[in-house]
Amino acid sequence: MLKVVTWNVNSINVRLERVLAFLDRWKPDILMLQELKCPEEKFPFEAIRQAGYESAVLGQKTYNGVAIISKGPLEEIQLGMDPFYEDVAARVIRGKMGGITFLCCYVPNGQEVGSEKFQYKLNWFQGLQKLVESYRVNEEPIILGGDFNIAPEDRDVHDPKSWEGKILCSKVERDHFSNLLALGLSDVFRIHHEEGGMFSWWDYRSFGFQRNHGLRIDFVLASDFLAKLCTHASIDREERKGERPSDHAPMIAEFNLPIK
DNA sequence: ATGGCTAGCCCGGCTAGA
Repeated sequence: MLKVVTWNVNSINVRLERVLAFLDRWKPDILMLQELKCPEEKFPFEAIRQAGYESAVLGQKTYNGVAIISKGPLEEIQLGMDPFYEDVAARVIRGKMGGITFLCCYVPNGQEVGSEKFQYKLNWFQGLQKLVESYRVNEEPIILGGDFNIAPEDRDVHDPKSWEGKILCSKVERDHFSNLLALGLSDVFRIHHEEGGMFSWWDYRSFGFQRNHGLRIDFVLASDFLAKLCTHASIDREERKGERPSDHAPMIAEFNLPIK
């Protein structure tokens, strides 16, 4: 059984105790993290090692930052999307384990449709698409996890009317996302859940979580043939409760595969 | 139309997130 998780922790140092407790509770093989908000030299490698995990980290001061936490050593670690997109921000890290490629990404937010940051988001996403195209997705197992900052369908949005055409929900962003899936990837959560109201992010403000004012923007995407082996997919809402939660909850996926 | 919370930065009010 292969268990893979993606989680935007919104600061690894604030969330460290939660991450360690999560590793103990779920015992994932792979945990992809986004928004570390710390440079590599301040990443808590040792605490995570003592929990029995290795860390591959692309850090950045203040903003962004991604990591892949793994039970076994990750091989062929690569930072960023070069040569498909040259980004000053720390948003992509990838590596292999047991013959499977794991790609962890933190897609830019985009701020507002039509803004400069929105254009950056679209350009960045096309770079991601080119990176994915460089793999033989339909023949080799690839698992892409992360915060995509796109709610692909209205059922992924708590109030589709008020979000219509807005950032994270605009047609052009949704088209980009479906183009990515069309390369041969499946959103494994939707294999196991058809209903709306299932979110991975809730606004900190105005009791967003208590009112379930959320969006589903965090995904585990897998090669279609691999997705057929997905036996479980869920969002751990418990992690959005209690003292000082991230505004995102972890997304968990299990595959009926031996892991070396 | 705006702010609402949270985190980081370097110490009070910004930027950024989504």
